[in-house]
Amino acid sequence: MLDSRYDPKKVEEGKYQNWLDHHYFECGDMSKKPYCIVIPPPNVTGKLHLGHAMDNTIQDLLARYNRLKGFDVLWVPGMDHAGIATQAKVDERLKNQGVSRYDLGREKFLEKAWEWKNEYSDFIRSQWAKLGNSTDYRKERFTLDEGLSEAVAKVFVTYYNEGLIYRGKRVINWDPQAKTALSNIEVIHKDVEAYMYYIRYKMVDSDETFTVATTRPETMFGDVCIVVNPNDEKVNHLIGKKAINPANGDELPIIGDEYIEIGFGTGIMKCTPAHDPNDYQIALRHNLEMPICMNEDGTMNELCGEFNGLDRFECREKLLEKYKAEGCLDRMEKIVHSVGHSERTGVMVEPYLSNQWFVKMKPLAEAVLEAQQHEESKINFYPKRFEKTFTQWLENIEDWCISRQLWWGHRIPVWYHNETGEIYCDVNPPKDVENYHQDEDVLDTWFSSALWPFTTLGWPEETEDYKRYFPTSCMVTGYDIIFFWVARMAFSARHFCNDVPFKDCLIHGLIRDEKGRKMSKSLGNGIDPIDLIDRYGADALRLFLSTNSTPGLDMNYSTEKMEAGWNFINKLWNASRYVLMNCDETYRYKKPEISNDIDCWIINRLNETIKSVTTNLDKYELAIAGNEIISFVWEDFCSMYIEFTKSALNSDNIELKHQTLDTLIYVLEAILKLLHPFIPFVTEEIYQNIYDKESSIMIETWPEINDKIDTGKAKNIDSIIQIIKITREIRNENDIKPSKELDIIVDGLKLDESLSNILYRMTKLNVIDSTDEETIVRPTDFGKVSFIMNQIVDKEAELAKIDKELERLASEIERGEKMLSNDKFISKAPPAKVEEEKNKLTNYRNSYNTLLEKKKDFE
RNA sequence: GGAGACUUAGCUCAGUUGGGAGAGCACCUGCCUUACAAGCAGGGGGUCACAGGUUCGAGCCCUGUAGUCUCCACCA
Repeated sequence: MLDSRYDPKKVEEGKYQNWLDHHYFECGDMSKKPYCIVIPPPNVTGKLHLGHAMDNTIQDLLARYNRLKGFDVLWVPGMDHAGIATQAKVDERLKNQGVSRYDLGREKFLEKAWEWKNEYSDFIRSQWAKLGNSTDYRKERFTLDEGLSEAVAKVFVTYYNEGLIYRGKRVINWDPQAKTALSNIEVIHKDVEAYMYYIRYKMVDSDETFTVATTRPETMFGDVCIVVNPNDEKVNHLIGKKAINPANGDELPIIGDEYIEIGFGTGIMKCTPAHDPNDYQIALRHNLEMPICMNEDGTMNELCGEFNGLDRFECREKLLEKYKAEGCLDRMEKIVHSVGHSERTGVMVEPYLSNQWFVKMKPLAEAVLEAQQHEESKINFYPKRFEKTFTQWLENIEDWCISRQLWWGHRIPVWYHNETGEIYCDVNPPKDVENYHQDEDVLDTWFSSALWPFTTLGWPEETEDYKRYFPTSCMVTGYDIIFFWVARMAFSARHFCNDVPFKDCLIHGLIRDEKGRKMSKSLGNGIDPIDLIDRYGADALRLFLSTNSTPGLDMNYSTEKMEAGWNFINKLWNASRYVLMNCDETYRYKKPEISNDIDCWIINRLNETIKSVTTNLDKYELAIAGNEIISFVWEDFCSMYIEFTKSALNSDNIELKHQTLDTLIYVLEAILKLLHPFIPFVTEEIYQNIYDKESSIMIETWPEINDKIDTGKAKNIDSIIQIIKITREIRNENDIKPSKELDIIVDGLKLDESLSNILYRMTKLNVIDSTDEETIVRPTDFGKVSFIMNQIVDKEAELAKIDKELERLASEIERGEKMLSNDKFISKAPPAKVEEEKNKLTNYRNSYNTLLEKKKDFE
């Protein structure tokens, strides 16, 4: 017997281990069709947050749904080494212990990083278990695993040999804290308040001066020239002359380049090739020097004279003081401008000239764009609009900087000859490795993540898993990493597997706090999913996460909705309790023979629900599907059907009782299966209470439609429900106690004994054939019901009610008549719609006449 | 500058091929009815941001306006 109150802790305890023990999450039934999802690997930087919980809930829901539908489901778990992010965490931990990574050296540092990884991966696995993730742990992968690392090297070497990877000097985004390059999308632009400094330059051989604006005066030690537009009449006379750099007294040639926009600012720009990507392009065109004036950690270098060794921002202040003193700071202006910050360390990114490895993106992107044009070779995005986000980025793509000056990651498989400097690029080191040294850098984390859907399945080996499960069925991820990840998986799979990495891509939004703000550490508004599980249970959390959002839109966390989720599960729990407490020892479940009206009705409603839930789940409309089941359970099954069954279960008719129990269990079981993908723990618990502890809903099959029912009988119950609702309304309006019996006459509906019993049971109604008493009347779809008036007090109120209703019906009739007398409506609207309107009009007219007649009676 | 999303009940949000606006919470009334009082029954409450247009018919399609937000690209 179940307790009267649903207790998630009790329900969930031991379930996950039991599923693992029975190998229910494991794939490999070759008699079934494959279905595969690969998890977006969480970073091993910390614990999972609510966003992961949502992402994982959706995937688990799809996995469990497809398992019930008879697919051989493989959901691959795994984690990401998360280069910069993890290295930063380990650095921080070391710093707290008073050690720097340079003290340790590369080898020792990596040991520490692996320790960190093992610690957090254990934690993450425990979170997966709490959420109920049905992943196949035999297949778990980590991006730095041996196999995956080999695949990464192979990919690098292949690109290199194909000329798709090159090494070059470029102005890249430099993170001075992590001391590494970043790719464009790892830079977050934020509006910050700053000053625009207008600095006065003197000419070398005249007294003429001009001003140049800059936000970063400290980079002036790297200036090589002054640039103006040769077509700018105002300033082009300067071309060929020289000016003095106020920072260091160097003579700067003034050159012409059409990059300078005429009329913008002073029309004169300083050129710092090593510290600005646009300046770098100008320097390339004019074959200029590219001096670097900063160190890797953001301090100034020996080019900066007295400022050597100062931090870049300190240098800026000091330099400005100097300018003020010398009178060459013309003015400064407060501005708000957008400045790049490192996604991981948060520090201001410095555009910085350095030697890096790049992937040539154009050909790779074009292959994806081409494939995306054909139905059979495209990725289907849900919702569709994200396909545009994806393709537009690929259309405007720039080369991808893949080298990172870190230790934690896949080391670049390139060796340089100690003497000749000759490059050796291969999966394995050169034979005479003692004559070479390996590139110090590692690859961008996303370089390995880009291969995730196929390397996890064993690629580049032609493994059984790869052959069977690739391309995968569906990728579930947030819109925030379409560029980082989805696009990169797409071109990697296209290039190396000549296929899509996944057929469908389901994009969800982000989860925000109750006020709609992004959850972040600085705001301290993050919510730990484990806290929620402890308070409400994993099922309530999953239900909340899966039924409260529209695909692709953000969702706010809501305590109210968490509670509503718990309430629903408690409702389901108690409905099950009702069913189970009525099963005594004499009862043996068998598939029900549906013959009576109420059973036909509930099965009919169940059929409709199964149909709708299935189509919506197939379209990834999880919220619609979930709410459909919830409303079926609450409204139809609990509020109506269970109440209907009470008279049968309380009767002495054993056969009727057993028949009703059969139907109750049949419907409950279907409900449990429909809900299992959403709330796996509690559905398993109830299922095992119906059958036995050794059974499992996980190896059940998705409910099917029962077409052996009499829909005419189901319709009778719709009529009964109408009478019940009308009666309740009348009772409430006239303040008649539910326990007080009422006599009614029902026209237009044949009521046999069992239907009359239901009416009595539900509303204490005695059905009589006729009366001489005065009555009040309510029209219905099938005819009318008349209540014996002397039991009901307020005649005046009733008359007012009738008048109000007549008025409403009159306007409905007017609307219907207007519509149906419109020739265009008749000719253009679908015939079914016209028919529907005709029926409605007839009904309204009947109701109107019924009430009008009644009103005359009263008067 | 480019792209996209959002604006519906007091609050948070659903509303998928255009055919009479829904849920949860809150509010009001009445109920301990033998599964559930974290429950049951009933009720009030919306010119679907605004203005046009297409259509027999628009919350839904088109155009524009206003406000909110996100992403991308950024000129010293």
